[in-house]
Amino acid sequence: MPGQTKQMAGGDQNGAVSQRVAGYLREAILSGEIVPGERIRQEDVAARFGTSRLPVREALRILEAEGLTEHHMHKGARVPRLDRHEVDVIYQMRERLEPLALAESLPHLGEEQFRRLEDIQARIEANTDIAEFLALDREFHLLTYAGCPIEHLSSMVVRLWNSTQHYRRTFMNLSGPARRWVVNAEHRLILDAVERRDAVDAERYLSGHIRRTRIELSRHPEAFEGGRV
Amino acid sequence: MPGQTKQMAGGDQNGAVSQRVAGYLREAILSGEIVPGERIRQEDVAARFGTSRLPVREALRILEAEGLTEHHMHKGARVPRLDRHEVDVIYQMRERLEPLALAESLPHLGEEQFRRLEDIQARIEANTDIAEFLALDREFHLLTYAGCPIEHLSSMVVRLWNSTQHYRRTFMNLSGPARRWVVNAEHRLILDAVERRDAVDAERYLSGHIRRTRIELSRHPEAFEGGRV
DNA sequence: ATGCGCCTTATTGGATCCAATACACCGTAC
DNA sequence: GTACGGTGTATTGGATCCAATAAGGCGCAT
Repeated sequence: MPGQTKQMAGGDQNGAVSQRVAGYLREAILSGEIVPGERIRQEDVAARFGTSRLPVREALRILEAEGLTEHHMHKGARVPRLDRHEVDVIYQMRERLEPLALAESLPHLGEEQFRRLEDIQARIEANTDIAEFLALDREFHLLTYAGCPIEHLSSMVVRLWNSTQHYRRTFMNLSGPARRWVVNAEHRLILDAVERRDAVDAERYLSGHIRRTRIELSRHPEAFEGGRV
Repeated sequence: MPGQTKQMAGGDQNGAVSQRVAGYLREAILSGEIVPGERIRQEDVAARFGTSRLPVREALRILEAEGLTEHHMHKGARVPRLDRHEVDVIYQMRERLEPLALAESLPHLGEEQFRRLEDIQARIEANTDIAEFLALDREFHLLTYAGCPIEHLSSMVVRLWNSTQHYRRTFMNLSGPARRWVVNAEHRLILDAVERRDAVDAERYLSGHIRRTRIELSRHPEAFEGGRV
């Protein structure tokens, strides 16, 4: 499971167009270009790709099953809004699943990944831009899971990340840089345990890291008010 | 989240036909009518429903995103085979997520659900048929999660159950009834904790129950050999 | 001025058809 | 008799079109 968001459906390939459309929409939702509550019109997306509505419809089915859109008969697709408790529980799901993904990944990571993780973390520490931080943070974590051979687990982890991406961004925009040192310290502890191939330590640091983020996020109810259309 | 398998996609409704087709295929896969490795031809399914291929294609996209089918460009859909380690990890995922679903569900369960759970467990104890046991066992567990208000968590739990259903059935067919008393004892302990609304006990008993099943299942490599087409 | 009902338009669901791709079978050659 | 290549068929991906549904706007009445 590479650092970049990969198509997560079970097969490696549906129709090329529907996969590309699904990928585009997934990225648009994750980047905030399409915000919670916003409708997605099949005709608009089809026009943007110079394609017919059919691959767009298939793409929307995929995203719906991934939890990134919700559908109502004859009403079209919309990006769902999550409330604070829903996001809190999704973070608890991450708290429980990601350490398992990390443990499954560790045996399959090598020096090449360790070097890339060191580089990413150094760039996180040097960074001052929120959007870049979000991208690097995601890349850091997903790369530690990249060695996990279980597609079900990998795809669920990515799905949980995708579901909460909007709220992570909103939360980061609300917070100042004051807590960056905590994130960096935790990342360094995780990275150290990964390089030592100490699954017990790595799982514990990671679980604590996600839990701390979850609790900080839940202290910002205003992160759940935006995105209204 | 009712005991019956419910359509799990984010929206409550796509086109009625594609939802019905997805539901039918899901049931066919869960019941073993379509086994791992078997191909699913769009034309065959369309003919069975007296419909065109389009809702069938949409249904297949949904199932693929649920992990129940895998797809290759121009090759059609197939139910994937899982190996012993993949099933083992999926059970570990269940071990971690289902206690969370149970904890989220508990505050919303009432006397009506408790009565139904008692009835289901009594029928499990009186039962001697494997297929019926599988159905009742699933109904028992999913009913304890029925009060969980977080759709992401509920749908992931059902998805994990669906992914391993074939191997549970194969395993039950291989085992004798000798271990039934263990299942019943664990169910009774879970039920007692649920009725006392003791989330800590309920989570612990449930986690142990799933873990024991996982370990017993992993001791039967022959459960992973069947289903070859 | 506001509310309700009706009509029209926008959007989606499904059918049909055509193009493309993959696989299987048959024929020929060695 | 076996292997390889070519062709045809089966199946899927996407385009187009029609039917159905929902929502919004407009007009009329109170």
